[in-house]
Amino acid sequence: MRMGEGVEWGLHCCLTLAWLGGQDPVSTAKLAARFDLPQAYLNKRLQALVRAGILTSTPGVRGGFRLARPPEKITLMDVVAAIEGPDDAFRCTEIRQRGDGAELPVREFRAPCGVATAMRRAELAWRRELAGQTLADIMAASPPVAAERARSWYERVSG
Amino acid sequence: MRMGEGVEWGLHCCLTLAWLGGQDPVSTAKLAARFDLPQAYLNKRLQALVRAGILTSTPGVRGGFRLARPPEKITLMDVVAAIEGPDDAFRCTEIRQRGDGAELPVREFRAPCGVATAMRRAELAWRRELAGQTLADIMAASPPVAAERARSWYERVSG
DNA sequence: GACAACCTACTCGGATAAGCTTTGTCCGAGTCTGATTGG
DNA sequence: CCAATCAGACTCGGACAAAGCTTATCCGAGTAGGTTGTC
Repeated sequence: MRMGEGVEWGLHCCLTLAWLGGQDPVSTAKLAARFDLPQAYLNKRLQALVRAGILTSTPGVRGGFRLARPPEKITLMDVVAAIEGPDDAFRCTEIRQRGDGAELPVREFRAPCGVATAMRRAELAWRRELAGQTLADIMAASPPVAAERARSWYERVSG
Repeated sequence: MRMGEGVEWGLHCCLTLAWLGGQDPVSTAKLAARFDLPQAYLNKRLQALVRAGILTSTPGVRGGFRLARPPEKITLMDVVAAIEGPDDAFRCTEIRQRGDGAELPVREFRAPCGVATAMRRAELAWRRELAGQTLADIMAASPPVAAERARSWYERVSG
């Protein structure tokens, strides 16, 4: 099982936007240069965040991306769901109802699959933990220099 | 993010072996027929469970697979780790240390990446939940007919 | 000098190709079972 | 009738291809700002 890199990219970009305070939008080109990422592909991921309502995009020559709401209101679950999709990692395909073992009335399978239930329980714990942490929490746990560092970087690449 | 089907297959096969009581080994062919799965590929997955010490394989004409230890001692975490691999889903590639933003002394990055820490916390919750449930728990939560159903199936395909 | 129209450059956004993991398949080595043959 | 031997078939196990998803790239539509010409 493997999570796409887009999640890491998206989170770091959101953090950068949060540290900058959200006054003026930041373009994909600047964000890509900041982390040495492929620009076009990063843009694709940021679009996903826009569709999810986490970022807002403004076109034009001074356009770019901004946080749609304050960092306290953006959970890690939001970002992960926006980029990785809403589907569960474990997908029950109901193999218990196929093959030799399933020559039984459908009524027998009214009870949900125990395997799926157990896996879902673990995944809910994962989601709950993700939903319990916001961007602001990560910012608070970061060294205090981080905000200043982001701002000085932005002024350097803007000037 | 997507978990391979092998996890579902492995869990259902382990449950079948558990319900049968583990007297005589069950071949891949029978297990594959039970759930209508590709036989050779299922075998590949069961081999992974053998390497992890969850199953034992006996070759020969009456060979097959058996649980290596009682169901109370096999957690979902064991099965998932055996099939999906031991790596974390989220892999921090330290993009914060690359690009424009990282023209700083390495000393600045001694503190672990906050994003990675947060993601790891969620993943630990997931793993903890998986490790807290055993095959025996799933068996206990299943309808009591399940054991009898497995045995009758085994006698039908063996006879 | 001020205003308005135009043009340019830069932005997002979606449609279009490579790389890699997952899935699927095949064949070979090993082993137990059962029959066969000799005593 | 019994035991040893031999052939056979079935098992696991790892090496070998195809498919799907992730990653990466390109080009078009749209917008803001700067420029220029006119009043």
